[in-house]
Formats: sequence, structure tokens, C-alpha cells
Amino acid sequence: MVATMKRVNMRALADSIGVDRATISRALSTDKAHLVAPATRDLIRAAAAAAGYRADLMAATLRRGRSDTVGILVSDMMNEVLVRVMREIVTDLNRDQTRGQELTPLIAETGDGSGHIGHFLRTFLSRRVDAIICLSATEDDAEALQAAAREVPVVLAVRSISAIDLPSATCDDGAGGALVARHFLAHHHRVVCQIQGPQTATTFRNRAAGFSVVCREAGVRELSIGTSARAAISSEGRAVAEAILATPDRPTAVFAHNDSMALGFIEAMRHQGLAYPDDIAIVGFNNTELSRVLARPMSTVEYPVAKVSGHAADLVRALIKNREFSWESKSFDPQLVDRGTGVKRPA
Amino acid sequence: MVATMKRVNMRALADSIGVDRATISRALSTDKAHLVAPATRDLIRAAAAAAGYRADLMAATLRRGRSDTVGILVSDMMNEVLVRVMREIVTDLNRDQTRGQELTPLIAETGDGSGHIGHFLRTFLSRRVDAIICLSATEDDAEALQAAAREVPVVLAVRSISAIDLPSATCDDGAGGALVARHFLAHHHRVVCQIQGPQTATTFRNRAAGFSVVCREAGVRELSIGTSARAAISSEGRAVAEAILATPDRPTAVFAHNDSMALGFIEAMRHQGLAYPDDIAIVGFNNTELSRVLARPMSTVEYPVAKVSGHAADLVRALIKNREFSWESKSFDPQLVDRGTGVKRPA
DNA sequence: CGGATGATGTCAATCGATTGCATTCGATCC
DNA sequence: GGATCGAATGCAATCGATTGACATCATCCG
Repeated sequence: MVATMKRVNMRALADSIGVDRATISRALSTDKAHLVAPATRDLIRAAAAAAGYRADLMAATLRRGRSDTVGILVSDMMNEVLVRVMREIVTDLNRDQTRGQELTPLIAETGDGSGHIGHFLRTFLSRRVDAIICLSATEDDAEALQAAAREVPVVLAVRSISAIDLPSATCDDGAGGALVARHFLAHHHRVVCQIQGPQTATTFRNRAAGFSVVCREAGVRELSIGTSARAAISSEGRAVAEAILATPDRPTAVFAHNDSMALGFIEAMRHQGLAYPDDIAIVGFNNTELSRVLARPMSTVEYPVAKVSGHAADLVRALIKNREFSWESKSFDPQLVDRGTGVKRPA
Repeated sequence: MVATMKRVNMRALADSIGVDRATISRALSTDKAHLVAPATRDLIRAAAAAAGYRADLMAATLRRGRSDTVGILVSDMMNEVLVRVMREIVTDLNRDQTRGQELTPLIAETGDGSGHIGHFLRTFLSRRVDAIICLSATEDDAEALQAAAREVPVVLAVRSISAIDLPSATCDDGAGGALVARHFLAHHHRVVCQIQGPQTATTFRNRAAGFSVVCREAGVRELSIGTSARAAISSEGRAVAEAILATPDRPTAVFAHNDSMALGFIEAMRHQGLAYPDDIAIVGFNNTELSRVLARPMSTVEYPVAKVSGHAADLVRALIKNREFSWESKSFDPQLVDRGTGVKRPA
């Protein structure tokens, strides 16, 4: 037998105190509480607490036309960077702002296959979210996002897309690639190579381009041997790594577009009896836990999680307050975390 | 300038087709569509699609008293097991059931500090979730969960709590510990040791107990040297590991309560010039990515993610359909993934 | 042919909170 | 003392969809 308690609604509470529902609504709100006499307000608040009254936010949303809710789309909840950004956006949105404006997140994992996004966007809109944040959008999603943006503000984070112009907060991946290239330069590497992520993602294209430009300008030789992995995961990284190690003309330093693929490279090295990191220098990307907990921690590029999520949250808040807000997309510089795996082996 | 489109509501749609809102509501529903003449139904559906009509689920929820929404509490979105369970629960809840009953998840990350749970539960209840799933509840949360359970079904997953009797889906951690102990036995280890997670969590207490019982019965000597980590993370695991390695009387096999702590142990071994896994056998728990991508993959215990999440989803669905459903808590056996790091070094 | 039956639809109440407007009442001002 | 003002509160419409009760109409049966 389950003890089902019927919830108290505003009407019941009103009857029990002998005061109008309107007064209760005002007394319990943040912005209209000043319209109620202090004595009444305290009385109401006490009674509400005693009765265990809890406002029905669905009803409130219906009347207000605003739900204090933000939809968050994330492609993969196992992706450390995405999760960290998402988590920071969420805490940021809940941070007690000027006025107790709390924004509850609605999170949906879309999976990487494209085309699903439309479904989740529709669900969000049906639930009357005040805004939508899309982490890791792909170009395929442009149309669906565009449509959603006609109804509520849509903010992109981590990955922006070129087809449409939406407010975004991203990492300057080109700068990240350049950072690694210059690191290799500083350590006198003359023959380098990349393990690229799938080039369908702008993220990886930018990392690749940023790296290559610096190499070209400095006259460093960049090998291009089967450099693009089919997916940004360690097994694919290992496949690329094996192709690289199979060439007679080995690079002295390798830039992996993320830490997982870097790990694949390390495995491949070990498998071939090469010593990590002494025989071939390697630098990853993202500063994931993986890179830190390796027996020998790996140099990597730190993703500007706090800045990206902070800007995304700012955009959302500003746009909710004012749809016409003249927003600015921002891209933040990543930083190299030098753990020494990028140095050149003394000849 | 933002192109703000006003949404079409049911009234507008009704006026445009010249049919009552009630008919539209029925035509678009799954369960009452049969009450509408096929011709009218098709007409309405076509018109709705053409007008881009999307039902306001807040209004529907208000009227129905049911939101088709499930609140999910998760303590840490970086925890691989929790995320995997959560993800499977979500896809399971959305699986097109008997009748297109889709349950949208509301996800909240609670963080490990206790006491916050009440806040999230209240938010969920205010948003009128039909049920709540709590992953990784702690004993401190008992009261808050109990209160919530008076209003909607509450299901525990991954971690159940002893203070109250709620439907739950868990892993049989005692069996997991025993599994590892027997594995060590089979490989003729006679002196073993555990790196335990914080004993405030039943999960770890059960793993510890299951392991110890088997050891005791088999007459295997279990060392107890500073065996409990303050947190189930690699750095803490390493601290415990160092204490273990510092004793003159070393175990030949170590059971770490999760893979992170096992990794800490491996680091400590390397630091002391010991070869992993030859010098001391080690087995972890959870079969996380970490354990698989190690240069030398580690034996570990596979968490029955699919079974736990499947049962949790079943419980939720059944209880939403019928509050009085006579539920059954279930605990599922984990499995040993033998990658050879638990064998005894040939003397 | 009258009335029962069933298939389709319409009407209007309802869910619970919010808010513009009206009302009340005491205080203040001329 | 009557008008005016402002503070505090009540009244009632509203948000958008759902659903029980009822109306309409064709059909069918005895």
C-alpha cells in the first residue's frame, strides 16, 4: 500500500489562510513580493512552508509563457570535454543571479548520428524552453537549428557551424593546433605528423589547419600518411599510428587531435617496442583525465572549458532577457599543458 | 533583427480548419484517435503538419496531471558507470512501447556533497515528473527520497539504501567481490589485499565483505593495511597502494574497488620499479575505458549495466502505469573480465 | 414508422498559477 | 469634512490542451 498524498494547490492554501490566491502568488514570488504587506507575506510564507506547498511550474509556465528552462543538446555524454562544458554551463545558469532567476536545464543526449536533432529540438520547444544550447552541432543540423532559432534563442557551444550565423562560444582550435606546432618547433623537431580526427568536424579541420600553417611557415616538414582517423577514438588513432610507424621516414613528433587518439599512438609505439615518450614525441588535445593518469603523463592542450561555458551561459541569459540583444560569438584560446612528452630525443 | 514567429495554438488551428479543438486534440492523440472519422483525422493531421503546429506540453500536463517526464538524479556525470546506466535507462524509456508512450528524462547532476538532493527533488516535483530515478543515492538522502516517494514513484539504481524500502536495481557487489577473491584463489594466491573505496557507500562495503568472506573461508590471508581510500579516485588509490607496498609483507594480489584506484596502484608499482602486472596481480572493478586502454589491459569486473538499467526502466514504467504495482528490487551479478592481470607470478 | 444504436462532433468545465484592473480602507491634505 | 492618494488585497480573465457530457445525424431493427 502506497501512501499517496494529494498535493496542496494554491486554492487550497488560499482557503486555509483565508486570503486570495493572487496574494499568495505575489507573496511567494521574488519580483512582486513587495506588493504584499510584510505581515501578510510572512504569514503566507509560513503557511505555505507548513502545508508543504510547492508551486506547479507547469501551470505557471502556461500562464507566464516562460518556463525558466533551457534545453541542452549534447551528442555524447561520455565525452569528457562536452560533459565538463555542460556541467559548467548548468552551474553557471543556476548561479544566483541579480534576481533568483534559476534556469533549470533539460538535457538530451543526441548521439552522433545526425538527423535526430530535429526530434529533440521539437521536444524542447513543446516543453517551452526559454532557450536552447547545442553542444557539438554538426553542419547537418543547420536547418533544424535555424528553424528552432526562429522561436527561441539558440546558442552553440564547443562547435559552431558555418552554414548559419548563430551566437556561439567555442575554442580557437586553429590556435590550439598552432600552439602544438610551435611547441614542436621550439624543441627543434624538423619532421612532424598529425593524427587527425574526422575532417567532417570543423573542430578537427581547424586544429589541422592551425598546425599545418605554422609548420609550413617555419619550413618544418609535415608528413601526411593516412593522417585522418575515421573516428576520434583510441582504436582509430592506433590504426593511423601504425601506418605512421610503418613508414621508413618516421616523424620525430606527432600531434594527435585528441587524447584518446594519442593513447592509440602510445599503444602502437609500445607494440613496436618503441619507448614512450622518448622515441617519438607526442602531444594530445583536451587534457582529459586519461592524459593525466598515464604512468607517464602526456603533454596536451587544455580546452578552455570555463571560458567557453561561461560565454555560452552569458549569451543564453542575455538573449532570454532580450531577444534583440546584439550578441557576439567568441572563440577562446586553449593552452598548452607541457608535461614534457613533446621534447626531442637527444640525438 | 530576429524573425520571431508566433506559435500556432490549438484554437488557431481549429479556426483555420473549422473544426472543434476537442476534435483536434483527439485526432492528434494516439489513444483517442479512433474516435475521429478517418477522413477528418487525416485532414487535421495534414493541416497541423502544414501549419507547423506543436502541442504545448505544459498545458497538456496541467490538464492531464501527468507529464510523461521522468526525473533522473545522478551524482557525477563523469562517472562512467553512472553515465552508462543513465544513458541506457533513457533510451529504454524512449523505446517505442506498446503505445507511443514516450518518457522524456529530466536530468540533474547532484554532486557528491549530500543534502542537495532535496532541492533537486523539489524541482522535479514542481515540474510534475511522473517518477524519479535516483542513481547513486546515499544514506543521507533517505529522508528526502522518502518524502518524494509519497508523491511519485521513486526508483533507486546502482546504489540502494538500507534506511528505506524503495524499488531498486543494483549490482550484486558482494558477488563481485567474491568473484575476484575466487579468481585469486584459482590462481593460488595466498596473501591478498584490498584497496577499498570509502566505506560510507554500501557499494564498497559490499564489495569488501564479499571478497573477505571468500578469503576467510578459503583460509587465504587478507592483509589489512590502510585499506580504505578517502575517495574512489586514482590519487587516493595510489596513497593506499604506497602504504601497501611499504610493508615488508607484501600481498601477491590486490583487489581495487574500482579501476581508477587500480590505476593508482599500478602507478605506485611503477614508481617502485615493480612490473605491472607480473610482480603483483591486480584486478579492478567496472571495466571502464581506462582498464581497456592501458598498454596492458587490466582484469576487472564488468558492471551489469544493461540489466541494472533495464530493470530500473521496467520498474519506472510499471509504477507509472500503476502506483500499486507490487515491485521487486533486483540485484544483478557482475562478471569477471579476465585479462590476465590476476595470475600469480611463477615463483 | 418509432425508437434504439452507434458514429462523429461540439460544448464547456477544468487543470493551477499569474496579473491587469477594480475595490477597500485608512491616512493625508486642503 | 470631503477629496485624494497610495498601499494592500480581491476579482476574474487568461494561458492551451483535454475530456466528460451532450447533440446531431444516419442507420437499422422489429
